[in-house]
Amino acid sequence: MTDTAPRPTLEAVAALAGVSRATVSRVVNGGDGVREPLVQRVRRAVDELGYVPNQAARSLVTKRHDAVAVVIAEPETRVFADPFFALQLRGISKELTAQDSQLVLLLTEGRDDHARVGRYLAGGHVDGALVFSLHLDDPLPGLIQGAGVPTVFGGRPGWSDGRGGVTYVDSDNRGGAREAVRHLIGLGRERVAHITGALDQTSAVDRLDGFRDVLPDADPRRVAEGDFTPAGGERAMRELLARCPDLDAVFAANDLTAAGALRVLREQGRRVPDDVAVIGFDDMLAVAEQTDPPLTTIRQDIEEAGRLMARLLLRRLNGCGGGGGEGMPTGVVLPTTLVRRSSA
Amino acid sequence: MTDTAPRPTLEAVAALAGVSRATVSRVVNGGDGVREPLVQRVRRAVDELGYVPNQAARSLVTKRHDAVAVVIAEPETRVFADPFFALQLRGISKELTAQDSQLVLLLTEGRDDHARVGRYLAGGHVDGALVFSLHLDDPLPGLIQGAGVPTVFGGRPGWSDGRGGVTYVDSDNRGGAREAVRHLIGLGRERVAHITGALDQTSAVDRLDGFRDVLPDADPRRVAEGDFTPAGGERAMRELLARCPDLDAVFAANDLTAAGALRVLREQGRRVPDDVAVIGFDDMLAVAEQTDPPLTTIRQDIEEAGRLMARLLLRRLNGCGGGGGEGMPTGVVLPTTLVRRSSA
DNA sequence: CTGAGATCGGAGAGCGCTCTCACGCCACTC
DNA sequence: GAGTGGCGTGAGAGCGCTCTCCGATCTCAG
Repeated sequence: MTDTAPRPTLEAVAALAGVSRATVSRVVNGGDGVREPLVQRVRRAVDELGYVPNQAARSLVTKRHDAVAVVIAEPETRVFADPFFALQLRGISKELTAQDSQLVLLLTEGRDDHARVGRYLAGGHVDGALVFSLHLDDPLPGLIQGAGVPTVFGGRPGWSDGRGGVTYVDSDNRGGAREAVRHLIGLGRERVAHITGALDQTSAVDRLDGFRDVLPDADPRRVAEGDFTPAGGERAMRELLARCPDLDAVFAANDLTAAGALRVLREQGRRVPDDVAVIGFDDMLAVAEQTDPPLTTIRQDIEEAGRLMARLLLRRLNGCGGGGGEGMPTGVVLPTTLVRRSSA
Repeated sequence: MTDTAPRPTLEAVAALAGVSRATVSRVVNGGDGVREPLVQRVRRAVDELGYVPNQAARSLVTKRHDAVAVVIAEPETRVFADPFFALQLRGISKELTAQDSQLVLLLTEGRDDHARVGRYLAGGHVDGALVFSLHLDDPLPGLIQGAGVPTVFGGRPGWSDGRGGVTYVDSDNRGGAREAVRHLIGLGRERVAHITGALDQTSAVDRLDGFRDVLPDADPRRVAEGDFTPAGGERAMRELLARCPDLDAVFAANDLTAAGALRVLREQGRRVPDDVAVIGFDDMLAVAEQTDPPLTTIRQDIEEAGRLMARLLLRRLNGCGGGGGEGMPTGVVLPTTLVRRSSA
């Protein structure tokens, strides 16, 4: 098979069907305003030739690309430890597919890549962008906003508080955290500790805030800083145990952290949940179901969040031209649910 | 900000720099054959205007897209349980980025999507494809081969045995399995059992073959079929324990399976590794490090595999036109390594 | 100082498509 | 039976870029 088999063009289809290019174009793009018999003839010609429109030529004139960039900043952190992004990607993919858009994946790693991504987005290769940027001080969101590309963020960007105009989809980290802590209190626990996530991420900050919402007067020594990893969880748990040997419950910022904490508790002879109740966050199945005991945790519907992000973006692209504001929600917060297993 | 800010074109840059379009084009594409002072002037104009080439226009004439599709079939299965694809994507992304190619992600879910993907690939929107298709009976690989798009497969496609011409990158599943079993034997174990993966996937078949390479005469009752999930691992482990209560070692087809097996063993009062040694496969960190005891397992360098896939594809795209054959490896098998923790 | 050879820069023709216009043809009205 | 809409169709002009000529310029030997 020579790879020089030239793809059929509109012209070729038109010739075969005995009509003009314009008519073929009309049929290919929906067929409005073309009489039925002609539509049939064109369709047949398209099939016969195996014609597929050349997207490049089309974009050149329409200035639409039917493609959306998904930018994931600093994959090293969380992406690869949990199915978080995979699930979200799946949701995004489903929604984009349903609307005939392509998904261009941009993984960035460090500062150099930011410029590259900024340039790419500014270059108008895609119609819009879905951006995951976990860190508060990440310059990427700013860059992207500057590029003038319609964007929806996954997770609340760190600087979104004051200003409006930023569209994002986030889980109800704060509400979920409140629910977790209240659950522990409902179990009769009186000395609840918290292991935070990496506090340069809004999700960690929000979860800490949720903890404080419920326990505003908690001894500050009952809060230890973690980093969303099992190792961080272990370290923080040791600290907590040293500082407050009498604690009877731990709310960990995520399941990985909880797994680390669980190990330290066992090692130090504390029974879970009898002596110390433990609750996680995320409902990362591969972890939460495997720990001993299985982890009670807060679940977020990640796939739905992804789907929603895509839907929001596409609505903006198709619907209102660029007016923005009007009718575009600024932030959408998805509910979380408590999943009871055995650890609390 | 109105979204109608027209992007600068080559023409505009040329005008500002006081040269012709052709010269700007040359500078933008490497600058060969243009005198230094002019190059400088053009560069300055490009910067000043923030010019970015219009990829659509470029593709239209060059017939290159600088984009590669990554097709992941049936994500529900494994993708979301482990960081397997995430890591591979990262490797792919790194390599593509380095060569200025974009990554177009195609997630498929069920048969309908196959047609869509086939059409997309045949449509010549991308220069090549990297395809992950786990299942032996998946029609997708055939479809894609038929589309005439240069393709590299991730994992050995089920039907690649006889025919040549299929390029793929795979881990040494069979060799890794042999190493795992030999390790158990080296520990003095004499009744080694195996829990397979989902046998409609080549990786599972290869691992089983590796087991049999070392233990060709093993009692067939010491092999139980799993499905790469913890639940499958539990079920298979119970079966094995019922059939062969005297087994002293288990080689599980992956870490998730091993985790399930571990749970059943503990539940039935077998000590690991004293009574029964357990070894997994994949070195899925979130699992292998968290189990009790931590899992001894076989590691594969997934990220490197991804990078290699991309490199192979790009080499084919850039290098030899379409001759294929010549110098193109058909299958590349990456080595695995044994990671010793406590379970064996 | 001239001419040959080498090199650099510019004009222009498309790539395959969409979309605006203008025209032709029909049904229908008076 | 001629006039008048209105719908369907085709012609043609680009979208922004690359790349092939070909003419202009520069260099250097004779």
